[in-house]
Amino acid sequence: MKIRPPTIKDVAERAACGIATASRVLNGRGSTSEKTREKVLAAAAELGFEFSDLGRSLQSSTTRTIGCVVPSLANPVFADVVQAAQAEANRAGYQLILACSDYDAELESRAIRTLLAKQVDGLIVTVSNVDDSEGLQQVTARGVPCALVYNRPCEGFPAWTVDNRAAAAAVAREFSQLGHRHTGFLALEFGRSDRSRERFEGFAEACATLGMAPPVLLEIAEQEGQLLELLRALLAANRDVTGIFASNDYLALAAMKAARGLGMRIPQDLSIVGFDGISTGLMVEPNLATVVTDPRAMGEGAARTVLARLAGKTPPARPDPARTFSFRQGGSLGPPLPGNTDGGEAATSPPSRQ
Amino acid sequence: MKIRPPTIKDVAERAACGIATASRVLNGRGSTSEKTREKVLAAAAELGFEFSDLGRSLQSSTTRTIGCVVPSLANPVFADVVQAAQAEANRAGYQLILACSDYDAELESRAIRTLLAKQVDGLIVTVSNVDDSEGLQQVTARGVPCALVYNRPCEGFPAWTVDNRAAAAAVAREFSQLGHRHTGFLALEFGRSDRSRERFEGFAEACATLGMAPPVLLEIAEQEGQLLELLRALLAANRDVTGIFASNDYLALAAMKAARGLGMRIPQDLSIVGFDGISTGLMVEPNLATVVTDPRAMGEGAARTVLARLAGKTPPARPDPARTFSFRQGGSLGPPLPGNTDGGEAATSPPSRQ
DNA sequence: ATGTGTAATGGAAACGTTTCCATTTTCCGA
DNA sequence: TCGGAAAATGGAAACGTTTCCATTACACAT
Repeated sequence: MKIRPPTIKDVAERAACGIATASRVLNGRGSTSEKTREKVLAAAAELGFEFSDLGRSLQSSTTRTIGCVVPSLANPVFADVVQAAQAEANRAGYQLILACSDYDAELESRAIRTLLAKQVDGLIVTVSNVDDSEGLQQVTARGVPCALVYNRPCEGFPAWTVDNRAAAAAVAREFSQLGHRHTGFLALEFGRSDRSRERFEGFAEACATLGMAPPVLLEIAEQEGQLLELLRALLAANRDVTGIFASNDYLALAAMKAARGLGMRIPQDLSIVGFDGISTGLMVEPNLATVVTDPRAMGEGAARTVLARLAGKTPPARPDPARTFSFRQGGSLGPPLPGNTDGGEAATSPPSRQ
Repeated sequence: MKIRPPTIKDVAERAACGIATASRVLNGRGSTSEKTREKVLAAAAELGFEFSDLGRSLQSSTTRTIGCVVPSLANPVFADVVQAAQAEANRAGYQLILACSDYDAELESRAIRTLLAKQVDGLIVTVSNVDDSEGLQQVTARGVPCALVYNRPCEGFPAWTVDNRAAAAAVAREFSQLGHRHTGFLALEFGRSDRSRERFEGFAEACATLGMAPPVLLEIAEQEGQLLELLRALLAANRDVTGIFASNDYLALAAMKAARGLGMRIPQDLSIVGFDGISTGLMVEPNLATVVTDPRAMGEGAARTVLARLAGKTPPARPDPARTFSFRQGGSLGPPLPGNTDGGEAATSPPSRQ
């Protein structure tokens, strides 16, 4: 079934010339006579010859391949990052080898190791924890060009990212301006992503500065599709919060849905703000207020940075992380109902059991 | 900057033994004395030796690598396919090389060519047109194991897919049962994807069988964010249709939004049904009625099929494409208002210019 | 001490390229 | 016709592995 593809040796033989000559013709460098040129070309065509990148790579110790590690493609942010990075790499004649870490540091470092063994020329990575990443150490040890995406920069690793703390602070300011005092921060995978953590920290800090109550941390351990139930329980148990900042848009949308299920009106009874700016946020009613980021730009930028280093050119300037996001107003954020700020835990609805 | 990684030769030298011996120790096969074993292991550890897959691959003419080509990761369906395929491949010790064709047959065949040159051991592919795919011909010529995803099966290429025609027919039946007579089929990239086409054909055919009017084809050429405007225009121009079948959920959500913008109530004035079953369809109000498919199962299955062939085992049975989808009821689908069925093109709204 | 069988070892070829370098061919002008 | 420079050519090494096979070392029985 598996066919042995013709090698340059086969071509040379058929063209009755040396391997070196065939190589020169097929690569179009070095000098060759018109006559042999034609013979070689004909032979190659007849055999359907294509270079094997393996031999080439071994010889040149270059694979024209870039490794890419992200937590998950289920998150459209990373899907976009990967897509953009892939496109940019392609444009420069590189292929992308993909690995998903599933938010697991162990898988992450294994993935990086494997990619390095595969001799990728460069890496584009989102790690779960910049400060303590075995993977990144490996990369350093091998001196392979590597750019981070959606991670804080880190000695030796340029990062295309968003200043999560600043963005979260901006959200706090929005809440504050509208009169919210009691807020919550909603997160999935909280312990496994320093992005989430940074957002929470930035949010909490800003809340303090603005004289708001410390945000309550609403943490969710995903249980396969139980998401809505868990959210409902969480919301029901925290009736006093008037505004929720979700660590990503999907969670925010789910929270909106759960709140509706509890008969809460958005934004009157509960304001919700997301993070990422995925387009479905604009398809719902009311529109989701959120922090918009540009994953494609991040992915493309990271690819550019790596490619530039590979080409020996000076890498593009990275945008200031404090400027790579913007707050998007949306109907899901509004002023809280007056008098709703303190302990509305009243007997509005009995603890629903469905 | 780029460090020359230690090779097995370096290890052998440091351990004062032959390369063959070092190889045996490091691979744990063949017999070696305890003494040299230790020396070699020590040397490897000190040097931080890791095998280079390049040499290995060249030697074994196997790369433990699988190529994957999908139209785009922006579509969560394909993101899921890729993610699942990647996970499955990983489990078997394979890496995934990703390429996106961007719905372009030219890019698609180029991608396949490149992957073949990279000597991938197998391929997982969604092509834009099964019957006329240069890429697939290449694959056949090389005899590389390859599975299709979301494509009709095709001589020599097992496919993990849904029966688009049957699914579309099911949608037509739902419309019919509720009393819809005039429907529309909404598509983006219509000409570039035979999935879309198959859905339309199956839908149109079923409409005919059911005695409904032929569905009007609402085709959209995406213009960078003009989506909603285009949709509004399209909807406004087709006031007589009471139900729209969108070729994917995202489009369906956008249509819902556009319809709302025109003051139409869903489902009273317009019913909308999507395709794919992405989870955000459940976050909106009303819920999106749609055809649910299982992209992860498809991706995983395709990977399994390819891996089985690589391992010389018999590939898993593929599910009947007529059973890999299910219709999901949702508030976006309901009976049309009586009397709304015929030519409601009345002067409800002047041709809006904004 | 000798012989035998087994375990351990390392040289070398092979995988598919590119490229250095030495050799051969060609072409020109004298 | 010849010399010499330039062009064309092919052999061989190198890239990092694995593996065949021949060789060497060892342990043990005689």
